[in-house]
Amino acid sequence: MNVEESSGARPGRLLRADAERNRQRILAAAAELFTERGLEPSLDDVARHAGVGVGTVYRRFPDKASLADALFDERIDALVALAEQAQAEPDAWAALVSFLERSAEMLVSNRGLRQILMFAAEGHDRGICARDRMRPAIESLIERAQADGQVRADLRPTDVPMIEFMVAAAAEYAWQVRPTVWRRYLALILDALRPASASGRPLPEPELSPDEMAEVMQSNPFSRRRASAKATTITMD
Amino acid sequence: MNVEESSGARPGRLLRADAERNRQRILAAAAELFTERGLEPSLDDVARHAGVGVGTVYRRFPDKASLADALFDERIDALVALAEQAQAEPDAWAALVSFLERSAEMLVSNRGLRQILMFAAEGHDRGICARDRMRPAIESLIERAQADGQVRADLRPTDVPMIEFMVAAAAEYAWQVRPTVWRRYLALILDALRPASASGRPLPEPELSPDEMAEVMQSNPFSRRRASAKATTITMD
DNA sequence: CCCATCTGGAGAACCCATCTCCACTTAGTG
DNA sequence: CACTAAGTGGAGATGGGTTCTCCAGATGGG
Repeated sequence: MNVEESSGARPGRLLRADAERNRQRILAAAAELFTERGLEPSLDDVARHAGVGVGTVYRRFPDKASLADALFDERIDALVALAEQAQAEPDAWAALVSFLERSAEMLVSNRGLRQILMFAAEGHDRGICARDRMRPAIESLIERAQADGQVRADLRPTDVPMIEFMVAAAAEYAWQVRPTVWRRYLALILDALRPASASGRPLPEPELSPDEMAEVMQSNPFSRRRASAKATTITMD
Repeated sequence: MNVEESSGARPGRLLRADAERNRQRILAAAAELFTERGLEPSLDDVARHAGVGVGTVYRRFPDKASLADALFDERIDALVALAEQAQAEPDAWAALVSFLERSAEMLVSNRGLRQILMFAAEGHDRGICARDRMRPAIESLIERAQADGQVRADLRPTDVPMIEFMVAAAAEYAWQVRPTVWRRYLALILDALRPASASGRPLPEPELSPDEMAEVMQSNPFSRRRASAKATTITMD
């Protein structure tokens, strides 16, 4: 019978042709807005940009998070794939550099993706999952480069997301004036990773543990206001 | 006679004793809030925290900017002084490190100061002025260190604020979990500044010019919404 | 003792995002 | 073609926030 559910994610695809068309228009509009301006645009903005009514957006996506999830899952997969592909690189240093450059490129050119990966949403924690998925690959990239003596011994896996965070922050800061200066600062930091750069003293302050890294993300939510465990208000219309 | 004006800045100090006392309470409360949480707290928050009525705050300070100005002028002077004092250091490298460490320390422990220095307010551009004042000192710190062969040749003056920005961003990000990790990343970047770190290729992307740096600050205003050239609505009460 | 000065804080005016609702349109089936 | 379930738009209710005004009443200081 009428089992269209309406639970956030994938309906049953038994959508009427025009409805499905509108769904695609909404996704396309949201992709554009979220990529350029981060998760800040309201669903009303998305509706206007898609040329549909607000109601249509809310009927299809209960909240911004489910829209963002639908949009960024594929991008996150691509990012995780990047870490794994980099391992194939024969040279250990080149592998690490390749990963850092390409992932920074992705984060920098997509503000929404950056926010999802660096900050945790209220309940949904896409970012933390993504980090978990990338961790093994990143660990092995670092270990190999260190074993080969190509990277300073005190570099730790959680330094990678922190470096990405700093570079992405610089990129966002200078974006309007010079969308590419971030490469200068990524290059600078890459230089710092080589063994020759390590000054006498080891780095002060121990690195963040993976758990601490997750905490950091959670302590920086982007869902603005009140939590209100309303969870999944199943509006069976 | 009654020339108390009420123009944002310094009244004529002909304030009644209790009024002056309240003014101080407001400044103290604002200092606390702005230091901890940046310029985000509303003037109502300040009033509550100071234990006075909102009206009292608005009578004394027409808007948040004038309150912030009154508060941070002294901190900004201290920061500029830091750059100048660092020059006294005999060793050129130690001088640069001293400045970067101490200024980062200041920015990191004071979110309001950071916002004023990194982002330009609507009309008020305290941050840009401050940068201008520091520029000569920073230029000479870098030139001297480069002349002594203690710093890589491709480091440029505008890299300094950008580095401070990145470190401060990292500090703010991880603040709740580990208020001191930023030292790890500042140390990393400092290592990158040494001549030994410079890899074969020079840094990609030219640095930002001082004018571009000012533009960057202006393109990142913190005054939330509408501009509306209301300028200085002189409410002569 | 008196009044100019100053106060508190309720509330008006505003802005913004979220989400609902229902009269209307439309797809697509029989 | 006609008919009905599915889908639509968008005005407006709701709720949350900030800014700023206003004035009856308190107060200090001459």
